[in-house]
Amino acid sequence: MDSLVEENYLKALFYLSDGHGGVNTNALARKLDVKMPTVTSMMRKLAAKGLVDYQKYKPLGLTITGKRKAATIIRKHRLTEMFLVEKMGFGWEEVHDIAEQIEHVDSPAFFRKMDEILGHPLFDPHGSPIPDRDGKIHRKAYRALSECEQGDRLKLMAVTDSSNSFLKFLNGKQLALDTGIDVISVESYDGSMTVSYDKRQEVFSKSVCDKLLVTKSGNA
Amino acid sequence: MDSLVEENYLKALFYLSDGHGGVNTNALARKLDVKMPTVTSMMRKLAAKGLVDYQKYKPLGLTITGKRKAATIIRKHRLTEMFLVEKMGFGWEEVHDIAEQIEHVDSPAFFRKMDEILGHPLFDPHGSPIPDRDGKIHRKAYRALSECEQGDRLKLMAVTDSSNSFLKFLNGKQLALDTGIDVISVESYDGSMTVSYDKRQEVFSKSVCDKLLVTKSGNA
DNA sequence: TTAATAAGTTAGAGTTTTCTAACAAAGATT
DNA sequence: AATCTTTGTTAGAAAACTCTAACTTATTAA
Repeated sequence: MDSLVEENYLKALFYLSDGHGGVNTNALARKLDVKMPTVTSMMRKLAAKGLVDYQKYKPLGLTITGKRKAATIIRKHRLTEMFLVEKMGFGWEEVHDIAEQIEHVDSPAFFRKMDEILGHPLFDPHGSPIPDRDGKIHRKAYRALSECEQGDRLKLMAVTDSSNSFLKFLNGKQLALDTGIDVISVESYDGSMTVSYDKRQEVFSKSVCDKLLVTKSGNA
Repeated sequence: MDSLVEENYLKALFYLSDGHGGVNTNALARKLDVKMPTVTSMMRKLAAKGLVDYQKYKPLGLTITGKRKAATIIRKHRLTEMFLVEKMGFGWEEVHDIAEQIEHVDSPAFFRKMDEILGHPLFDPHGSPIPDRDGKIHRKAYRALSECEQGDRLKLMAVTDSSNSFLKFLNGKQLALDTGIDVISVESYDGSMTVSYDKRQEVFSKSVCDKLLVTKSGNA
């Protein structure tokens, strides 16, 4: 059994090492809002448990076991978010903090039931993939809206920023997952884009477009 | 904010002082599976927070504030149990351990939503009353089956033992909450009772009948 | 009512997770 | 290459919760 604190370290390591291999002590400390020595001592502990690869002054990484454990926690988090939105009527901007707590519940039966009730979903309400029970993640190749061009017809699949403020911003713009988006024009000066969806037309800054992940759905 | 551990002390104190006023350090230690000195030091801490009345060598009790906090936790526990049974399809013998964890989730919105979805239930799946948001408990005057007489027509409203083994026993006997029960005869020698329900006839020992709470529903 | 037993407390220590202060290694800059 | 800065580590200590051992108060029983 791992403590709640240990679970949070695994999760943070998993997110930070997504794609690019090694993680800095520094980055991990910032992410978890603790000081560096705290991270170092926890790394030694998790290394002793066989969950983390740790060598002095080298970048940090999860072992296979650690990765599988982290994915399980993330699976529980994302299933919970999905359940809260789909079955309890929460808005997608409200569910993160609740899921952050429920993800630590120790009850395979509980999450198995959620999964069943939801019909074994592959993505959470923010469009992020839900790892399967073995910790495998089935990624889709999404692209950032900011990489798309005038005339592209797209569909919003995920966001890379699940902060409250960003999700509220999207809600304010009536922009939900699965919405079809057409790129009207791209301002080459600052990368901002004019797009239309649901009979609306909006201008999004580059920093917003970076955070919106889309798939192509044919050309105009 | 109280820690998870503190919450468990409040809850245990609440249960043990139900009705009869004061609680022993000893009983509380046994209930929480800790040693007596651990209880003493926690009592001093909770007293400093104004949640417990503590005087050396005197019986323990909750303050008004402590009682309200405890009731809130119990409310969250019982709402969760109800939700797991009614909305997720769990059996009532499976839900206690899960609720024991979810009761500590800090999110008024989450439990408000549960309450709404359940239609503001007054009793949990074991028949225990659910405190309202102010910590008030609306008790019903149930009687133990063992206090009833031959010919009584009753309805099972609650059980006083929510242990896994007892609930499994009841499941095995196909005896669920809200089941109508007729008392066929009472064995005066040992207090065991012959009862019928749902076209079944069963003999229950006195110790079982003590744990089944019923209301009258007219005479035979 | 005095001795024996049970219940409760104090003192001191261990574990987990965190911190600050001081030091060491790596990487960047001239 | 020598220095400066950033990054990472060690050492030692604090808070929360728990323990054991030793002591005190309360209760029971002779």
